[in-house]
Amino acid sequence: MNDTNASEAPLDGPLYKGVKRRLTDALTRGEWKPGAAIPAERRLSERFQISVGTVRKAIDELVAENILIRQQGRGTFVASHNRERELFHFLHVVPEDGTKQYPDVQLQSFARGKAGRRTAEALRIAPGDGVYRIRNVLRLDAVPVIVDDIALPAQRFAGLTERQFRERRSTIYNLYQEAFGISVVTARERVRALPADESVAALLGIDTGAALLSIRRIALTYRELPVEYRVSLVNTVHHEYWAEIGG
Amino acid sequence: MNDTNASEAPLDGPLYKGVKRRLTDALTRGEWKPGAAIPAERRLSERFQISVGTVRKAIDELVAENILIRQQGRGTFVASHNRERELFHFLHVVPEDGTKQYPDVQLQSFARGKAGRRTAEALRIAPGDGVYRIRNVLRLDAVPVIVDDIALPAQRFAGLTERQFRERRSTIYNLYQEAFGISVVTARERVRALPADESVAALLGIDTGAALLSIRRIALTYRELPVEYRVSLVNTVHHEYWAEIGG
DNA sequence: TAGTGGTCTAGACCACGTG
DNA sequence: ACGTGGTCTAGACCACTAC
Repeated sequence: MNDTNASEAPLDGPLYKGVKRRLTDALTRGEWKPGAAIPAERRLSERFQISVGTVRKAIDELVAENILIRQQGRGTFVASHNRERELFHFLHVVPEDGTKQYPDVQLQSFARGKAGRRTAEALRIAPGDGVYRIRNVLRLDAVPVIVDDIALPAQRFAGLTERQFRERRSTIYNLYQEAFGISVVTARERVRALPADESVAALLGIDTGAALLSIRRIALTYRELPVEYRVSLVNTVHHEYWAEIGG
Repeated sequence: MNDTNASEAPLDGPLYKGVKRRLTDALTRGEWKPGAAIPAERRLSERFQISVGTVRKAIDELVAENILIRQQGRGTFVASHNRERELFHFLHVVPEDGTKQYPDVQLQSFARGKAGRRTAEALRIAPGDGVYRIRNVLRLDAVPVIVDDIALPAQRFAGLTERQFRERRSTIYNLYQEAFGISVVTARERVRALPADESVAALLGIDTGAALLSIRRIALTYRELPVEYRVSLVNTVHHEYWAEIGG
């Protein structure tokens, strides 16, 4: 942690981009833990031998990307995955009346298997590479609304156990972060409508063939590295998926 | 255009927020047209009697909101709605293979009516207020994929004619901008899955009851003012809705 | 009181687009 | 050659948090 300005020199391009790079490098190495404060701007400017304004510009971008969080008078902190953040940042399925609830997650199955073509492509691994497959049912307001099928690359989640999943106390992304040092910072989603198959219909208590929302999510960590592939099937009779464009 | 620093003084809060306010005021008044350049940063700083850095900070935020566009060496421009921008900014339905196409829009119907409860709420007008109702069918790659039902508040779109809609040369949002000075800058969307009814199934060439994506969009201009309510029904057999979270 | 981020300044110099 | 936005500096002062 003392030697953040080690590593090679990214001489080209603006100075602040290099600073941003060094900061995300340090984050990737786990030098500063989620929830902890990074050094003060004045200290970083001394350490890097540059002006505070340049440090601020680098931090500005990381704040805009929801990787760091500024708090006036307190410091700048590494974003962490807690219930609050999940609710307002990564869970885009909401009741139609708008009142948000914490989901109740029930583990349905846990297995280790091999990546198929589609999963391999999403996770940028080779077909046949090891993956963990988890199925969860999410209840909102005590009603089962979402079935999540999650695929995780075994290489990055070495030693993951069903127990960890079943006994985790916070969110799933918090588990990735705490147990494997993997911080999800971005997600790309593709949404379509399709009819419910029998097994999902049973879990959600709806008719086979009813219209369901399918959300295919690729979750990424720093540097656009994919760490999770997730297919969510959502009963949208009383819930909706929301998105904001621009603004 | 010479007197941008007129109007009342928003003394509280940071200076740059006041500058941002004065800039969006000028945009709302139509002082600078879409596609045109706003005055250079140095000129604005002289006009407002503040430093360039503060002007830049105000412009920074407007650029982040896709309201202004900076181009090094050329100037700073008011964002305009053209085909390119629609494609990469407001049209979130894409073929599953990822290759984007310009949609071919066919006007199905145009009428003037009164706002129902739902439309009135979305547009923040009173139930019973006048609205224009437009139905379009969008073809992607010559195949009908989307049915759009658009509601526009008659008060803001006074004198809108079917002819304008039928003969417009660029995008629909470009029409709002050119003919009514209304710039859509944000959209909030709610997505769900539902079965196709007969009339839509016929337009899209699918079976009644097939699973469709329903996108309810409220489009907003500067200052969060709603200007369009749109319900899109999408056949997602070969197309998807995409969204990005964070990053 | 001490330390943090937030705002604002005044200026130098660079990179880019245009004529 | 000129005007534009982009980067970087060095410093002052304010607003907020914590002790």
